[in-house]
Amino acid sequence: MVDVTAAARVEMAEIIVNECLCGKAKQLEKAEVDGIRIGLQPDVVTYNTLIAAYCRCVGIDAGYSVLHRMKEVGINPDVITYNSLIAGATRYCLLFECLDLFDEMLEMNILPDIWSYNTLMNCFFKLGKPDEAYRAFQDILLKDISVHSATFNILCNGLCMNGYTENSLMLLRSLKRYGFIPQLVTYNNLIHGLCKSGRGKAAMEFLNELEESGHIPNAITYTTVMTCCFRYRQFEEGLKIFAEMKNKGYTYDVFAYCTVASMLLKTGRITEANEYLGYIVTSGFSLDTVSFNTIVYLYCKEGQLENAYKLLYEAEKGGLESDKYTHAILIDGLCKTGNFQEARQQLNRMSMTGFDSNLVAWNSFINGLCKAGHFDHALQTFESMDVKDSVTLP
DNA sequence: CTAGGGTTAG
Repeated sequence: MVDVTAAARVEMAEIIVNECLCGKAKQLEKAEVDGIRIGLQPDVVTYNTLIAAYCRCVGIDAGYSVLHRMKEVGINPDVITYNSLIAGATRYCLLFECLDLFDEMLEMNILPDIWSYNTLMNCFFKLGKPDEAYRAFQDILLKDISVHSATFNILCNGLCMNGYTENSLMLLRSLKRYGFIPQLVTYNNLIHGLCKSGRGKAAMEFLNELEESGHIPNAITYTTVMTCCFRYRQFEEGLKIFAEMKNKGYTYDVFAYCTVASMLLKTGRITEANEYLGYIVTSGFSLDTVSFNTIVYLYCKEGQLENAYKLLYEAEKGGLESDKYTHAILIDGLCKTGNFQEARQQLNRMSMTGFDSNLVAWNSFINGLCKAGHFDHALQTFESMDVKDSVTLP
């Protein structure tokens, strides 16, 4: 494990970003440049691949800029181009972007296919709009587009995510009667959904069914089950699962590491968390916003706010976008170290970049003020807030 | 090319 002293960290930010920021997108960028140099003309497939990779690794804006680039060189986007962008927008929960892209697609006479609808449906579900998701499903049937097994998986998963666990299980049972064979992803979704809705036992029963029906659990299954353990405070059990996935030779990735590291940070096991995060930094994994957030979380827990900012500055230079978690983690960290003015500034920056309804961040701020005895300021902030929840209340 | 896992307050 690397010895991550405070001094070393300042230098490390740049290294982390240069070595680990989105290796895939960087490779693609290099591939594109190399391809052009040796005289290969990038075609629509090249650009579609780039859009998908940029959306996944960097952000939706990076995807759009590729769209503009391809239009500039006279290559017409196709249904896959738009599907990739819609998927990108869905990844970042940007419903209006999704709908705009859908409209743009229709205006350009590009016919949406099953994946366009699947993704749109998924976006509605992700944003807690099951009724509209269902309407998108009806659209599929109405337009006589042939459904894909993913359509059912998205339906089952969406119902679970929106609190309709029973309906999801019912749907699955009836789909089975019609000959639908649950896939690994179906089981993974169910385990995740059941666990999230507090039904850990039922989740584990589906883990058994998954194995009995001949499927082999993958990294996603393991990460899901591990998260389930941590949720029910079965820390050692979860760590055992992590060890198992490593020992069995399954691909274990940054997802698993971030899960473990966060649990360790939350339970005050900072040194161990440091080891896990040190490992993902030195092992050449390509890191995304969530991984960076987890490292920032570590810095905050250690009170090293300067290093947190340094890292984020470098990450942003590398094209990575902060999200609501980044802001919440920073604001909480600033409050815990008594930097209320900085926290206030961070809240402003957060609102300016479009994360104005980030309750967790505001709650952290108020909580921090209360803990430090600044009750007037806390009350004043509380009254200025438009949206509140049960955590906001003192 | 396009669905599933990971990160924040109390």
